[in-house]
Amino acid sequence: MAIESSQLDTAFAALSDPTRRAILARLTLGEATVSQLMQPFALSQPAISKHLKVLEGAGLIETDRDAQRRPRRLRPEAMKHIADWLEPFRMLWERRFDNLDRHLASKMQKEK
Amino acid sequence: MAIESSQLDTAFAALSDPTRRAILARLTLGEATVSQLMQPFALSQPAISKHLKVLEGAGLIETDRDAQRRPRRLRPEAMKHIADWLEPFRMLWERRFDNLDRHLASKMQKEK
DNA sequence: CTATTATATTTCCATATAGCTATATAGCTA
DNA sequence: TAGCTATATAGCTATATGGAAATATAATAG
Repeated sequence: MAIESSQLDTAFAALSDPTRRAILARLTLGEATVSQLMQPFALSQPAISKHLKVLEGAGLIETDRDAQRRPRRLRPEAMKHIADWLEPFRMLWERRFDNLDRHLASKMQKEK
Repeated sequence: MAIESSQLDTAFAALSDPTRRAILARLTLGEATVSQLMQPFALSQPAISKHLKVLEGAGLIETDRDAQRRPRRLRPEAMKHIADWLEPFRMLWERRFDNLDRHLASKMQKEK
């Protein structure tokens, strides 16, 4: 285990659960309360609250306040942080030429 | 827990570990053997092999074969899959206007 | 003040994961 | 063949995680 758990660790971990990804997708439509976020799932309310806590711990959402409701909203900057980490890999999947080059290079290597 | 563990589940889970992210970063430079991949880490060889298994299970890398060596290489398509999932969120972090709009909208809402 | 609504926290259980050490397997090389 | 190198697998431990049920807290309504 790493000494320090970076923001990326917790963010990626948070995204590894389909319920949490669905919650984030729902929040792209705007703020939503816990009750609203629960609705699509066959999960208990505490389970949803736990997921929300994970998402908030990862910095992916934040909590608002409206009477006894605690609406959540996205923090897109955190998503950007993740996208930024992926950026160096982009050229590897976008450039057909590079893939071809690598293929040919390894072929040549095998043929000594 | 979800019934089916999607490719995204395992991919995000794989990315949640800093050792594995470092391994992927190393692999952007090209194929590397287990011994080479171990080198930067204070981890046992089995620990690295386990990480590689996780990465391969997530479809993020694949294994080649060279005598008794088992060089790993990236599968950038899997990374693209992840980037694709992030895409719908991009406008939320890129467009200042949208953020401003949301801010104003929630302000107006509070003022009934 | 009491009841109701919305959400959070606690406790418990089952499973997953990261790490280690020890051992096994695969492929060379002499 | 024996021995070396590279890697994988097994077995174990400690910790983390997802879920449920029960309970607690917060805020509003009457």
